[in-house]
Amino acid sequence: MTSDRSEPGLRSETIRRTNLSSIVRQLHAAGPTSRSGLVARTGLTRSAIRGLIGELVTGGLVAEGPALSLGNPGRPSPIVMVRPDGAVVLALDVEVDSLAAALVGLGGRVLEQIRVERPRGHSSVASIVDDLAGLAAIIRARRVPQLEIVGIGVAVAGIVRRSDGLVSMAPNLGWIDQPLGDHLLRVFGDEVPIAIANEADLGALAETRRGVAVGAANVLFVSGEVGVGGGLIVDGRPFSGAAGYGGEIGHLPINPDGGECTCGAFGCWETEVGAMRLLRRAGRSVLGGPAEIQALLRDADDGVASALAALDETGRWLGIGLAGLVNILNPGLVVFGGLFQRILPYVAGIVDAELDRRTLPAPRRLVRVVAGTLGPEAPIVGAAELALEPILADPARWLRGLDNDRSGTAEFAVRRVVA
Amino acid sequence: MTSDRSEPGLRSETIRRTNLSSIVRQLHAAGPTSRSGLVARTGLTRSAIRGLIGELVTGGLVAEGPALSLGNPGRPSPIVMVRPDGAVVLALDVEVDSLAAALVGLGGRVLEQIRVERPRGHSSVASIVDDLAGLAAIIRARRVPQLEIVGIGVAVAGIVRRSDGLVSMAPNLGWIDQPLGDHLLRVFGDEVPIAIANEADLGALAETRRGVAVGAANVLFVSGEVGVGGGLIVDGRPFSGAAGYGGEIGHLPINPDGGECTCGAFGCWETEVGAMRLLRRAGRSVLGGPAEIQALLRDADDGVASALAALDETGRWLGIGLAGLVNILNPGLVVFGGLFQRILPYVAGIVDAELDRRTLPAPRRLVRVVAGTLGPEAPIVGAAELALEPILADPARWLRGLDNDRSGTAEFAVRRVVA
DNA sequence: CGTCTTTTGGGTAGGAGGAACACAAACTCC
DNA sequence: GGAGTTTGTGTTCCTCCTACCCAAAAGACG
Repeated sequence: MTSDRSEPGLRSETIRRTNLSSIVRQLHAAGPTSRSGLVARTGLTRSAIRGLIGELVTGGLVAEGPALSLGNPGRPSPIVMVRPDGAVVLALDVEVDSLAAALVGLGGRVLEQIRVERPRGHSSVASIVDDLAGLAAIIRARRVPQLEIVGIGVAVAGIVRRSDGLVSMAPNLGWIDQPLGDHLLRVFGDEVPIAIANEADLGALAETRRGVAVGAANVLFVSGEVGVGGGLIVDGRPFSGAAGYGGEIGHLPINPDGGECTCGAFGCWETEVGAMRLLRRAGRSVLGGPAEIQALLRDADDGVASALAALDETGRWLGIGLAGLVNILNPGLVVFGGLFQRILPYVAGIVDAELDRRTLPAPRRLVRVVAGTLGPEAPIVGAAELALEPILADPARWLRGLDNDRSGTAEFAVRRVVA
Repeated sequence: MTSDRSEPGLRSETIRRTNLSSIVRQLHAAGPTSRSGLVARTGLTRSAIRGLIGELVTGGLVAEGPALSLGNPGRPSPIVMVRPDGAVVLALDVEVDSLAAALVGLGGRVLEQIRVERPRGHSSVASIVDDLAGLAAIIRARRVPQLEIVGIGVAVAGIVRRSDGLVSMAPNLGWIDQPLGDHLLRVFGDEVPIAIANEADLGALAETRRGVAVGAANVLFVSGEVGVGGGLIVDGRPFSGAAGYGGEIGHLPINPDGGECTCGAFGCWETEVGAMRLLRRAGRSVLGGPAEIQALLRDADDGVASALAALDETGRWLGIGLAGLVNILNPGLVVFGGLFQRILPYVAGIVDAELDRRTLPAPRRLVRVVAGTLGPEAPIVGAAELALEPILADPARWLRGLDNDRSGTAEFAVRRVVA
């Protein structure tokens, strides 16, 4: 339709959209901020801030609280905060062992949440999407009057195409080339944008916005469970490659003589550091799931040699692969999620030692390895952040009582109308 | 000084800066464009474009040519082009085997160029910078009257800190923690911004702006010589990690049983695919340099078994490592530079085969592997692009006859004044 | 060859939006 | 309680793009 614009020109309205977005982003990320704080943050004048805040308050996205004095001289500045019910999104999470749904408001407040265990194994996309719809209905019913949902974000333990939510591969769900996006459209309709992404990519986003990595610009999130996923934040923004397939660090070839991977190749990193290999190294049932891991860590606490040796070996391979990733990506922070988060205390020493040995000095000095703070909720928190992204990017569209045109919110959205 | 602004607010002037930048970027990247073409590209109105072009013409950055009619009905639109002498930068290149300097104008026109062989081996930073100054003087003297230089870009075969041009490590130059930026400031002064980056990062930029990868948004440039460097373009922008150390793909751990690398670790990718290993595999002198490689390729053309086998084995390892990188980074295009560019015809088959076997299906379908087109000049072309970046980002500062404040062009610049 | 249609440049009026400035309000400090 | 400081309020001004009208320059057509 429109000739592709290499460099979109800016018009006068763009500037207001951007400034509204700056304010809402700030409030969303850092919580309530005084009006004068916003002036300092944005560099705009008090007059401009006043006008912008006024528009947001009128539209119901933010609220102004009383001015509280901090003991400084000068007139106190009123506190501005987002209204959690100003914009509410539905976050969904498809994990290997569980399904979850949550209602999350602007500012990151979790209003309602539900998680159910799921038998490990293969289920059809249709049945899982129906289960998700059931969970969504349950949490929506808890709120009367019902909240209007302005977006849906979905985390899934598989490789997802950004443009339409096709799940190219999800070995632990048994999916290959399954149109998750289409099924979600069928069940949830196309009234609001639906965004789907890989759980590790969303875990990275979550830890950067709400977890240990707040404030860090370049973050590598390494999430281990049955498979190993990775998410990368570059200059504060999620990196996902040309089609959304980026971050599949589990399939880094690290041991050409290694065992076969679920992806069909040999010697992938995840064959060395995945949960199953850890359990096998410790002489435990590889199908035990989280409970078996728990038992292994208890053994380690008790000093059982086989458990400690298994953790050591896994930690060594973790360090080797991580060294390569640090050399390539030069992150300021590496965040361990999932299984890796739980075993970090047991393997931190050996991981550091391998990093010392194998990472180039310059990136080595810069990087820190820490455990995530969001635990198993990281993906769904990230899914909520993803769903909120359109509101953060252009708050004016979500102001109430204005003639809002919400079409074209497609940046993160599954296609809404087939053209 | 200024409180750090998380989200900089936009003012009215920002929009003009951005629009001027859009136009100059378009003309720089795509060459002469009709005025109406710019209207289509940017989405701005004819009136706005007229005003912007007028300002750029007055300032001497661009020129308007005669309107040429293409056989379409309607009034012909004048052609707008950058003036190569409108803004000239000095590009420098410190390679293992050579030093080079070039004067490059806006639009990418190389006005003058010189390259001299350099004995492989270790030289002090001071002497190399003095040599560069000599080359710069030679090419500057070729132009009378002398062109004013508005920026300096430097490509170096080592790991560079973006903030100040400290070369953390350059094994093939024998440098460790050498303050290249300081020496350049000593010789070239601090009148114009100096930007320093790794040769492979700049090769990636060059191939994306001027080579095979024009138009591609996500590009992985893989450059092999003695060492192996990588450069990544994400959404059209160079990716360089938290401190500029990103892209060191040569030090991906790939073979646990591999040999020792110049970085001190074992089994790095570059120990398997570097020039020396290739020569050793073919039974040739590892210190022969480019000539020896040339002889090896001639042998391969003649069907010499040892040469073909050496190329095959190198190609196999190339494919293995590349598979991991494709899984992690999901590029749309992989560009081979340097040695790899020359051997690609000999190893394309086996590289593809390894990619087929080891890359996940989704990213595999998306990626193409091609040879670069800029050859050994890629790094210096990238250095020029880097030096031109401040002009592209804010052309208004470089308009002549206006009260321009060029301070604060520090995004890519070595620190100019110690605060 | 003149007229019509199409596309584009030129010029002016208008609108959107932030900056600058003056003033008032609210707080601390002495 | 007055001085000093910080911040909200309101008005005016400046910047920059859009909208619109007209003229110019090309092809199309009789």
